Amino acid sequence: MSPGRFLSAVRLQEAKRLLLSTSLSVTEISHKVGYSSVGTFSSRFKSSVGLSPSAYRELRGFAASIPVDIQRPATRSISVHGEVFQQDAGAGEGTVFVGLFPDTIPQGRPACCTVLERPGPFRLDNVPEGDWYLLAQSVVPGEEHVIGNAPPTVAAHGPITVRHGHIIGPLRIGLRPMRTLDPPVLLALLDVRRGALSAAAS
DNA sequence: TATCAAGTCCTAAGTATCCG
DNA sequence: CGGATACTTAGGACTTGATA
Repeated sequence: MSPGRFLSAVRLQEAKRLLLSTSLSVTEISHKVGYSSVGTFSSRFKSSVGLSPSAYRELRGFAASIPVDIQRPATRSISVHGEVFQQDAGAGEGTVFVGLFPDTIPQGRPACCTVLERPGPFRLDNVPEGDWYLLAQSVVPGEEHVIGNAPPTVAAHGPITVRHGHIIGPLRIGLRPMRTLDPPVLLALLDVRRGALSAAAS
């Protein structure tokens, strides 16, 4: 990814931290992370995280749902399947978010996504045609709320070229701890995992 | 009703990236 | 390397909602 996009992601990640750990106003935070226009900050934050800054703070970083990109027509016959596994012994055993994104950074609206209770097999159906990055994120159970202490484990694969009439896979992607130069995970994901698990249990 | 914080939309300008 | 294109950001105008 370009330096500019990486820097933008780091600034929004810092804004997320400040929103949850301080009582600074959105305007103050937008200035602290380097934006001189709160309008730009707000629009950039919402398009990347999925929630506006104030909503993110109000919900404590939890999103009730992840809107998928409905601009792209889904193709019923196309599926992407495979397995998410732990690459490192210390990698997360928690719930796993798996999504297809147009870029190497998990932000904005995924083309489609699913939630796994733990690393294991996955399947994404009705995948739109296009070139996608398969990205996965896992957080250690019980540490979802901890800001900064529990960096998520991540996995990436791609780009994957999806064309009509093809079933993509099996793909194996390994979870490993985030590195310093990995792009930060900007989507507000955590409540989606909890919601998906409670729905599966009921 | 006035004020303020926050959000949305738009345009312009600067910057990055792509490609021949 | 340079032009074309896409992206990013700034900033203004306006709207919305909360509160005094």
